[in-house]
Amino acid sequence: MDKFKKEIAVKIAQVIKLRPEEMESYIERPKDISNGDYSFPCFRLAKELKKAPPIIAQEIVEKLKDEKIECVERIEIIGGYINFFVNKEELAREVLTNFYKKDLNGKGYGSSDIGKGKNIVIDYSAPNIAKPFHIGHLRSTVIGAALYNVYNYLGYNTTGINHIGDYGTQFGKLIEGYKLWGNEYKIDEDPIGELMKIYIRINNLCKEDEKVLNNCRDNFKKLEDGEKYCVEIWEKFKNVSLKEFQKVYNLLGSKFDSWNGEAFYGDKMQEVIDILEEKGELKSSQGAKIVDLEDEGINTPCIIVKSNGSTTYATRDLAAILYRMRTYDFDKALYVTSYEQVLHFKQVFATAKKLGLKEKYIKGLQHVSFGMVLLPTGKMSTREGTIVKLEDLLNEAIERAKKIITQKNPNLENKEEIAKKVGVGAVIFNDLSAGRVKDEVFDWDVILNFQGETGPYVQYTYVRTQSVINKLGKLPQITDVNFEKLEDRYSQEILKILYNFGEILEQVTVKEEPSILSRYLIDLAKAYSSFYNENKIIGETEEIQNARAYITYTTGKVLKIGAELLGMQMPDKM
RNA sequence: GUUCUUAUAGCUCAACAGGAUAGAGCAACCGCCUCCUAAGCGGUAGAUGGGGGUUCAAGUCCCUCUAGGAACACCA
Repeated sequence: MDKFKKEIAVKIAQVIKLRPEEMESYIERPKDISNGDYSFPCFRLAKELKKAPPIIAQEIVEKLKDEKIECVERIEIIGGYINFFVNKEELAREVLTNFYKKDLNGKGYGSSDIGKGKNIVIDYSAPNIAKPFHIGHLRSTVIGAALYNVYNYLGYNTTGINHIGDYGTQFGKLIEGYKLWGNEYKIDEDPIGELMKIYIRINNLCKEDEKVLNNCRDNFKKLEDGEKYCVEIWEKFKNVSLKEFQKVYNLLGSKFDSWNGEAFYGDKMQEVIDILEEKGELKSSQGAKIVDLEDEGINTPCIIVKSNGSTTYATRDLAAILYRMRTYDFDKALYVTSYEQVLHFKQVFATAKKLGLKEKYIKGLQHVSFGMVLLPTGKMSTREGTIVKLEDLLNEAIERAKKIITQKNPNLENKEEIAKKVGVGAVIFNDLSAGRVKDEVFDWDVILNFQGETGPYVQYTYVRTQSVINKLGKLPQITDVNFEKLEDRYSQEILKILYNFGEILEQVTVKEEPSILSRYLIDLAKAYSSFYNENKIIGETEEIQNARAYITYTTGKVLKIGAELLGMQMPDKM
């Protein structure tokens, strides 16, 4: 991937007789650019060679004099480090011609085929039916989508599944509430809102009265058994909910390849039970059927069948694993949910092992967990009614974006459309800009901030690149670029960042961490903004103008590609 | 109670799977629009929770303490 690093590694490896691959892992990129582009710390060789690191460095550099490294223009020794400076013109040539080739055949800079022949299944978003789509669902939706896009871009065959929460005791509760008070609520007018009220009310009743709770559980059992009354209500609730969710997905631009939710596995769970039974893994305990996982280091058993005969979330997830294995032959199956569910997935994966799945599938199961969205007052709860609806957040974001546009650029056409891209972009980017594990305290002013390291900043920088190209009136040609004109520090900074794009995308998949890409885009936007500020692009000599215009074009393209991989849309003006 | 997780500047986050002088944004203060969009650029000030250990080298690994968050059998 990193051509320069490889070149350096090969040469050093020759000199000190080490495997080039091993060498490559020792070479690092200094934080401080004054220490070069690549560096080899000699400390680790000290013990083996019984010499001081600076002396080793000295000797290696001595030997390297005979082995010219093409891309390196200068080598420096500082302490035990050997620092390599890549030829500036060479960097510009490498990045821009590479970009040009990909751009020309429409593949997109940074794309690759390393994922060719590999199947990735990503389970994300998965809201619960009959409950509002609130800001807690945003992270799963947005992280899942970003991973989906990046995997796809790297050549993986990717399937996105919205494993809708449309089954379980929660439905038994809703059915019970509907039975008791259905006619008191105007469900047709505001389905989700009214159903939520019913849900809150029935939950309170359940807390007081164990009998009601048991009725609810029985309702779910009846639903599983296909009793007509329950099934009809279930379908009705499901339909109104999906319609409501779709509004949010339209705003976010979310798409899924499969909408097979929990209910889809209603008739596929018996097989799970049978296999476990057959393998002697199923035990009776307190009237329920469980799988003991002590031997896997998990001291909470996995409940497969509840004491009233109905199934659990885990049973459905196990059935889903079998189904996805057969349907998609997955190399990786990712579950994007909050970390509240770590134990659940540990149990499910451990139980899947006991189902006797092939190693490949077991290894592919992976829980991609993320921190929770908390309100300043604490955890959100549908039951308590303390939630912020995602639709409200997005609409507020769009409103604020529109206000700013009216203020800064009153003559802009399509204000609505651009406000939508900017507002929604801000929300998406905000959610993807911190590492997954971090909890997030919801704050309107933070999410809807459009300044500094934000989505709109990335968009704004892109808009500037487009503005330059527009003013220029024509796209620069790579053949007109004199790479020597890009040796200044601002251009070099951009080029270095552009050079890393492919590796960054790979890192996103290795760590299942979209924030790596968000931060990258910020870095790129910053580097370009400085460049833009310090340099004139149009009106310099033709040679300089061409070179700077081309780097502008490239930067714009990469910003757009990256932002779209994150699920944002890029306006051309704002 | 057990297990997991987090702790970096006033606030929100970085630090390439141990490397060199810990980087940004917000907030504060100071500068920059006769010039390709100032949603911008430049500058000043400010930080690794406490204590041990491993290592040539620790924000990063190990132990421990403290403080938050989470999960812990019929919710999903």
